[in-house]
Amino acid sequence: MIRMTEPSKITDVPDHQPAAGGIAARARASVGPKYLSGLNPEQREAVETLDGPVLVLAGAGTGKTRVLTTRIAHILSQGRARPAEILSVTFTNKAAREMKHRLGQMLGHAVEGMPWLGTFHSIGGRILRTHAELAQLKSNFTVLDTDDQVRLLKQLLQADNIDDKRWPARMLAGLIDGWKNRGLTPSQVPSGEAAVFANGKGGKLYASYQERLKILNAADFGDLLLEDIRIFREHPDILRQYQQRFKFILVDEYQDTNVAQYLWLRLLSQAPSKPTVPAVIPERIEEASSDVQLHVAESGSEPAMSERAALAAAPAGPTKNICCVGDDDQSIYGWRGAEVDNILRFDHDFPGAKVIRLERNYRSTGHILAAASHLIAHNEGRLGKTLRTEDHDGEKVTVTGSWDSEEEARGIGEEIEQLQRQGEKLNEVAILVRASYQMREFEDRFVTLGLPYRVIGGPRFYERAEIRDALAYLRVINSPADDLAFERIVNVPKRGLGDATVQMLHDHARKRRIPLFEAARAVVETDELKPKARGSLREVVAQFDRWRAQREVTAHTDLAQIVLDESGYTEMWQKDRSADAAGRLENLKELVRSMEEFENLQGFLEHISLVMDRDSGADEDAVSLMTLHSAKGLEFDNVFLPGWEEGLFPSQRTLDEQGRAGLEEERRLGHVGITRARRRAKIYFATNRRIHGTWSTTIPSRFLDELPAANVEITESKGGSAWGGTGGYGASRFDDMEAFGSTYSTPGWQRAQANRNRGGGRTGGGSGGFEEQASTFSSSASSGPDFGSFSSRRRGPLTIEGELVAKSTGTTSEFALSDRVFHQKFGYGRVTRIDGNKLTIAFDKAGEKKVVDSFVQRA
DNA sequence: GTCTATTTTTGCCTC
DNA sequence: AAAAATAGAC
Repeated sequence: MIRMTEPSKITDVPDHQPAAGGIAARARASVGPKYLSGLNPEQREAVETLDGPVLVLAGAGTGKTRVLTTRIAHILSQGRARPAEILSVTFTNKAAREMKHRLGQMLGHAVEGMPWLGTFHSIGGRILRTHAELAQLKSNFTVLDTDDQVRLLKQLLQADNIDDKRWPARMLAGLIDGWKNRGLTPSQVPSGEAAVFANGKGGKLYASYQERLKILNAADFGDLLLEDIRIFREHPDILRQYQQRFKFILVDEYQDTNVAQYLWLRLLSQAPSKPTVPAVIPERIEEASSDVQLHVAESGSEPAMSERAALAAAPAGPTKNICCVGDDDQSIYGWRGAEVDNILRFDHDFPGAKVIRLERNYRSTGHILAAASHLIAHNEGRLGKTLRTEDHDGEKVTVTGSWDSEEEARGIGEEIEQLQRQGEKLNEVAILVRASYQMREFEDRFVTLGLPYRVIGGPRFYERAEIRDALAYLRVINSPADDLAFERIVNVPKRGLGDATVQMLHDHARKRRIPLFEAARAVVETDELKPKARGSLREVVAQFDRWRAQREVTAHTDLAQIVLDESGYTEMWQKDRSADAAGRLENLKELVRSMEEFENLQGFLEHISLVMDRDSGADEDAVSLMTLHSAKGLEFDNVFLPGWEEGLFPSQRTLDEQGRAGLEEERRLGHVGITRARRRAKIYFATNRRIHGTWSTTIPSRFLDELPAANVEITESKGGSAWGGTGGYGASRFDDMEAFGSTYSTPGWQRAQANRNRGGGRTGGGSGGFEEQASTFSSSASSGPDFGSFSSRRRGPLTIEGELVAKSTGTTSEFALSDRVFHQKFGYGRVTRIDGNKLTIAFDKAGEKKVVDSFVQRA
């Protein structure tokens, strides 16, 4: 049965791609090219509706990427466009790579011919480089990351004599980022909003920040799109050029687009016939609100709406063939400017749009899908989809409570080991946390268990200090005007060029309006500096001159190696005795290696900040550990979801800042988490959690109450045996757990739980402190838990538990006084005291710590 | 003036 | 708990 949708006159051209050796019946069933076979009717419609705007609402696990890639294949094989005429944007490099990969498989050849498949930022950056002079930049401009951005703003604040205690540079960076996300240039920022920073100087600072960027020949992430938009508006001929080039536009994760991305897409998607594009002037009625908090809380999406209204009101030309794929239930980036409204109002923004829903889930079992659907049904602002599966019910989603976050980690560690014994691949196990600080406890646990794991997302490779330093050297070579890079490395390694010297260079540079590097060149010819500083500065300038000359004749990878060696940077880390020095040297090698993939230094630096991912050895069988945010788009057989507690998840900060909308976003995050699972989803909460070093009592997440009882099973924590062997450890705990279990479903059970601990709130870490002392002796050196409050709060058996745990490990140590030892985290040190199996060690770098002997080895 | 050791703040999620 | 700002030693 073929449902012919109206524009698909093309389906009956099977000879275009001869079905190689196909059985007649099979060829009949899948009329059309063979890549269409195996798609369900909705997917097929999404692939074949080529003309006009299309919105594909694709729930979790409904074959979204498949639709996108098949659509591209379809466009190409139908001869509707050449590869270079398709604009296809994603948010992450990972998604872009995945699409290229799958496309390559489908088309059977390399996809080099898809030059416009990439992230918003990389494509935006590419367009900006082509027209850099229209943004007062050179085409080799540097892309600044958040860190550079903040340092630059700090300098501006200083120049303006603004107290950066009261008005932190970070906050201004956030504001500017927000404005850029909403597509606002300095002159377009509503004056009321610009005034909230530093008593009205906010707008002016934004303007001078932009000026400064031009001088430094640099752009930040926001500029990559915002400057494009400005160029498109000011130069209709250039815009028309792109409009003509892109016959088809495809957008992945449309629910995550912000206003700037929306405007960018909107400009490009209009038919080229319209000669001019009306400029958008946002009309805003000022709310004279001086209260920052209030203002932020209120503003939400409102200004964005007026932007959109202005644009939508303008006589829009006929829109081209734009296809956006997304899921409003997976919109989780509101905090960085994403506008759910973009997807909610798609058919309004693109008149005549066809909306196609993909609701058939091919990933999860019945119970998992039901739990996720039931949870997300509590949200109000959604388009509404009903996911269905033909899979069997499978195992119920489990909810497990534990006493504290360490027990949670222990329990999960054991369950994973059990899964492993059952023959599950560790690659099919993932732990998804709300906040990255939750990862530590799991890492600690896995290190002791010897369970292989990998952290996904984590601190980005190029954000590591050693990588940024190395890049700074290369940036100064490539772009002598890059003051930020120069300042970063002028005294790294130490050359005796401290704050005073740098300050002097700044004065000189500002007076003569030249870059810092040129100022340095000039200053060494004067006698303004002391001989020592003057000498080493002269040496630095000479070195860079030499490297720049060498650049012409040396391969860029060799040059990088030479720079790192001659500058003394490699040597600096070789001399460093701290634990992670070796890793840093390894990272530097990796950096040089990765440069081989690029043609030259210029090309490398252009892409480094946009494309570089940390490559985690994916072939090795290991548990994946990541945040819920970075889990989007992935799937695993077994998913562990720890930390479902009020304040952590839903996050208190999101609630404070975004109120109801924030709660809904958190709920979507929960939905994303559960729907990552194919066969098992396991949720956890702890009663006590350590946040920033201090323990506090927590309340189970409200989301737990929103899960459907029929699909959820309450289980007991299995944590425990790790430290104390089998002896007397678990019993008291299980008492607690039974209480959890039996009262779970009754209303107000959280309150009961809270009362158990008297007052429940943030009454401090008395009991938890003891628990920490007992079980994580390894990491805590300072003592001082409040034993008094401990006993008044908890019943008897647990006191015993504490002793048992502490004593059960009391074997004699194999170490002797003044032994030289090495610790994974603290590096090298010397044993100063022995107490059973507990050692006191004076570390070379980390100071004196108490550590259990199994954590160290002989050096 | 520069480097190191103590003290203060401030933090979650990202291209 | 880590980073930044700050105070003292060379």
